[in-house]
Amino acid sequence: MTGQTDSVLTEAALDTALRELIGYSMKRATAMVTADAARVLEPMGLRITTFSALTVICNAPGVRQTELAAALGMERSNSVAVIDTLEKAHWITRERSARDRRAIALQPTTAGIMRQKQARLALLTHEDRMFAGLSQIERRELVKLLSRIRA
Amino acid sequence: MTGQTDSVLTEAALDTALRELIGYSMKRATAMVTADAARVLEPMGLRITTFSALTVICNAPGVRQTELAAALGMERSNSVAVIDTLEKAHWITRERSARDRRAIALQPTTAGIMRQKQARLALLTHEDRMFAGLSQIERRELVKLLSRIRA
DNA sequence: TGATATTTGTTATGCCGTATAACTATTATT
DNA sequence: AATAATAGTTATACGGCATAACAAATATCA
Repeated sequence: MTGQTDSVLTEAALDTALRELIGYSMKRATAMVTADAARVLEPMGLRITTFSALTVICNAPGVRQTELAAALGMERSNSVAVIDTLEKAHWITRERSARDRRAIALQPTTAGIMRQKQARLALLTHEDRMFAGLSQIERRELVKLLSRIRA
Repeated sequence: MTGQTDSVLTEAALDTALRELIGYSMKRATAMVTADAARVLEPMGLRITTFSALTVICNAPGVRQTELAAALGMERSNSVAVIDTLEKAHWITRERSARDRRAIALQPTTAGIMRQKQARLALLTHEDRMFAGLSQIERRELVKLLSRIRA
């Protein structure tokens, strides 16, 4: 006995009606990918947010917290805890800016740079597995289409 | 004075390095789209989750809570509050199944069906605005690419 | 048939991401 | 010099999501 036939539609993925909404497909697919990414990062002591922040800091040493938050599309206030985490792990340092003593310049440490490289490779490997069904061209096409969505 | 040149990379979107990760682009784009969808639904007393559940129930009347949760990729436990909300708004009813008294069949009310249709149209309209930069073919292409991502 | 396992809906709880308001120290404006 | 704006910070709250535990009902199988 397979059970469940209270419903009218005997089969056919129950969320078919939702699939006409692009946002729904995006959300489901993204949930899969990010959950996977989180799993990859976790053993390295990173979360998606902290990895993203670390990456920006490694690629733009001296960046300010406000710039960082804006780059990642997060609130300044929420970036504080993320940066705290990175600092406590000794992957970055906070340095008060000389010419604007309100601002703080974020600098990656050697350990931070190493950890970022390691995590980046792990993520690339994992994405390669996750997007194995898509060719390189299709992956680029996907990213390109996503980049053309505008609020 | 434009300010900020503590950083080395003078310009060039601070998150460029993250853009090599497809998941990052997916997450940012999805955040935009879902935030927008939430804004559309809010005046109708719906959130994305409740709208999704209502839609499934309207398209598969009699569906069980467990089936619903599975269809939406959420935990059974988390579906309870969502269904509570829909029930309190009188958009659905819970009916104990006769042949399995553990199970509950979810039925949409007339008001629920109307609200779903209204919300669906509002979302379609809004998606049309949000994906205006993509042709119909490109939108289908995007969804198709997303559907081919596998865990 | 009767003991045991499984399933359904449910409650409780906690974590993460996110949003807003308010505060301070500092800098910019006028 | 007075006022406004900005950078970082704290506190707080909400929504999404995950896990564990439980009662009631059903399924399994010795």
